[in-house]
Amino acid sequence: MKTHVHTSQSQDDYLEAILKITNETGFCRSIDLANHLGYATSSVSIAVGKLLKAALVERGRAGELLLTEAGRQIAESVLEKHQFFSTWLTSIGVDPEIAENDACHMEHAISDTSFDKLKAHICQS
Amino acid sequence: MKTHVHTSQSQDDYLEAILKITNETGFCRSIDLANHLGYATSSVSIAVGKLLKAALVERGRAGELLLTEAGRQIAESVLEKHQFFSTWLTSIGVDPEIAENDACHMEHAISDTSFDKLKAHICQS
DNA sequence: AACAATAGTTAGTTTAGACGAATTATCTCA
DNA sequence: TGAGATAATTCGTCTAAACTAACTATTGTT
Repeated sequence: MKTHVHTSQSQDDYLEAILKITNETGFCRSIDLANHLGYATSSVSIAVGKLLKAALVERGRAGELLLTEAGRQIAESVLEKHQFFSTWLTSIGVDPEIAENDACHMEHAISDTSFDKLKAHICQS
Repeated sequence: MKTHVHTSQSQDDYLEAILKITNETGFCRSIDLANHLGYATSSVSIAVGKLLKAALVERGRAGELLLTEAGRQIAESVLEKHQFFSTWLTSIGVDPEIAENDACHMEHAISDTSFDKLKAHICQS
């Protein structure tokens, strides 16, 4: 419900990927991001530079990427929306692969406000 | 359920606006698009040129913008999604202004496949 | 028919975000 | 420790989509 700093859809994708990769493997380097997102390392390098500048990400002692508090809030919000939409669309009969793909887009499209209402509404039906 | 030609989010917005304006006033010129979308007429001119080239739009005798069959299908699909999300979010307690705004984004995020399932699911609950 | 108002186009600029190629830096291990 | 592998960065390019400013074309009124 916090008001986030303005981030682009692309930046949100990077933050979400950092969170996911870190959750899965314990750490996240630029190369992991590049593999996960299917981007060139040069693109990741530039994008990470912007996230560092925006204080959404910082570098750990070993050079790994760490989410700052602000970055983590965004990442968790996006990831939660993603998981919600993926699961929910699947539950109403959408092919899981399509649901997963749509979730990648819908995670960026819904506001926190609407998402909260939606969760509440779905959970009690 | 048809497989549309590939269009960008921006192009979909133009097509949707042409449909909406035409429905409301009977015709649509570039200037009407510019006013509706809040863009400079130069931007509209370029964008319309691309839609003409893609055969999603054509010019009527008086120079007005007309949707081709392909353009109309996209426009109607997007507009239907917009109206659905706007109405539905409002109905579950989201502030109408926020619902309207979210609908502008969600209309681009959901596939026809998921949207059909969603409509079916919502309508019978 | 002329002229002002309205509409549309063209040209050049900007920004975001991707790319590949080339370079630099860092690891790892024999 | 030094060489090859791996990772990261820098540089220049591309595209989409917006912008402003300047220009052209069309309309419509007297």
